[in-house]
Amino acid sequence: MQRTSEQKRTDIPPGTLYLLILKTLSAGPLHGYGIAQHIKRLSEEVLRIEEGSLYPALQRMLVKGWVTSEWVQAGPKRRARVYRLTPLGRKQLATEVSTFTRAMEAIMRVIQPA
Amino acid sequence: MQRTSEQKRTDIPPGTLYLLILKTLSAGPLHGYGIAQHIKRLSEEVLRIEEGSLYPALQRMLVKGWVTSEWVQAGPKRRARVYRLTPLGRKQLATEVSTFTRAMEAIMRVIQPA
DNA sequence: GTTCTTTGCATAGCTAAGCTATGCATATAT
DNA sequence: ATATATGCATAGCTTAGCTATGCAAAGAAC
Repeated sequence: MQRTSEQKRTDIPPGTLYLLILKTLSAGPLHGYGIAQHIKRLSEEVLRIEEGSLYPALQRMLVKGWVTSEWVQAGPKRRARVYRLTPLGRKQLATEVSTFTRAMEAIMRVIQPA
Repeated sequence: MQRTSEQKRTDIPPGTLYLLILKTLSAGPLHGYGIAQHIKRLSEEVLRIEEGSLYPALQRMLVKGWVTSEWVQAGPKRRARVYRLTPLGRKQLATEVSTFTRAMEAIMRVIQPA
């Protein structure tokens, strides 16, 4: 499947996926699909998380203890896996926000010298 | 060698290395060591490029045609490899700046919803 | 004058992480 | 009926940054 790019699109910048997911979950528990939709909507369609990125990332986050998950019914015959931020995940979010901000400011100093 | 982190330090965010190097070279030709110093200085010591990241990246940039290089004398018995931006590299810089800016704005919308 | 730090280049091997492609299944709209 | 949206998941690929290591000249410190 070629990246058609008939429309300009930005995949998520490497290293920011955890940050985006953690921030999304900080507003309340959500399932995978909902997380992707939320990020797409808030970013005004700029950031699109591929499923092949999202689900493995959520697995890793479970292992790291940043989130927990439980299956819920999403219809008579549908299940959805809802993820919930743990206290450790909330701490991680704070760290990632601060690291991200610091790094972005540094990059701006390089690419836009005063 | 452990990352001692007695002092907070931010390694470069993945995906931004080309951008940083291209921007640095846009001010004029420079050798590898000088590129790293320039980025460290402008970022106020926040961004530190490891040699194991820098030199391979420069090799890839040569292959991509974004830079050319030539050996110069840097002392009676010293050589330094100076890199120079090509027109293609300049185009790439513009692309990377715009992609980066667009993505960062999108991320800010997610992590700081209005 | 020897040792430490800085300047300078480079590679091998590891690992993290995102992507493409694929598969499965239900629900809704056309 | 069939296409689109909702929903989860994995295998395999590739990129790219990092650690560790090696070499070597120049300057500073003692």
